[in-house]
Amino acid sequence: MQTYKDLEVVDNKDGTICITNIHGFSLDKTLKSGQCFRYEQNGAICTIQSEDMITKVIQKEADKLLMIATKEEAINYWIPYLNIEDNYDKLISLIADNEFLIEAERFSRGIKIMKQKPWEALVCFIISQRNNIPKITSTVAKLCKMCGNSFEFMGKVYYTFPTPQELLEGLNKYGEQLSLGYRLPYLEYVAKEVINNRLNLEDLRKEYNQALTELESLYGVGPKVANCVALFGLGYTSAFPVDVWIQRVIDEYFNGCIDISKYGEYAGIVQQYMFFYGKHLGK
DNA sequence: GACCAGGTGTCCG
DNA sequence: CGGACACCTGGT
Repeated sequence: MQTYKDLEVVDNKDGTICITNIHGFSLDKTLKSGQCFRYEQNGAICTIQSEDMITKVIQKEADKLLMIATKEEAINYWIPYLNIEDNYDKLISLIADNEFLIEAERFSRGIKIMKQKPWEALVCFIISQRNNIPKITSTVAKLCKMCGNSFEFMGKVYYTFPTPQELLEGLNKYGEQLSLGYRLPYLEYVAKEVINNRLNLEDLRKEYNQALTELESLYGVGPKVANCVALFGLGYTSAFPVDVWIQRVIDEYFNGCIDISKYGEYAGIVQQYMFFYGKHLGK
């Protein structure tokens, strides 16, 4: 995977950071592509949270972002988180023989696969099963409010994402009130696995197939969620989560089966484009 | 009230 | 190993 290396980050000395020389990144599309659940958009202003971090970002122009953060936070946290520098140009030649993917790429261009924290991705995608995006978003927000810690940012109260310990305590304390349904015991299980040191998500960064096997061995984690955690939380861009939308696209435009091996480390990006475009067509 | 939404565990052949 | 089925919850 290539990256753009000419990003410029300037401290405006007023609490904001200006990021220029951005290539092929759309903040709006990236956030709306269904890979993350802790953001809100108010006009052009996007408030984004991850762990105990928060920022507000505006895309001023195609190649320019304005961000509320320190320069250190922008460089070491938010730019990698949004994965602004990844370059998917090489993908174009890999999909050149497929009309649907050409269209999907045209429509989705600007989406980057974000680099979320694996713990947060695991919890969010366990919650995602058989839920739609608004429901996932509200459930995750509720989980943070009930189990995380409150803090103030620009005159408003926000909540951190719960650590495994905090999550477990919150689940025991609030139980059904979190409206997690049958996913509650799944979350309880993974929280305990991390707390007991039987599961170390950072150790799963070594090898994709091993990571997948480990993740799928968790109670409540099947192939879909495991692939989402691998793709969005562990940086395995060859992961290919198949959900109902992707399956619909495969059935309708690929005669029911797709060979993803030729996409290699771009398979995850192909998947994201198929999802984003497929949902657009489905509506 | 039925049906569905970014699945998974369990049971059965 | 593949297919059927139940499952919490909130919205239409």
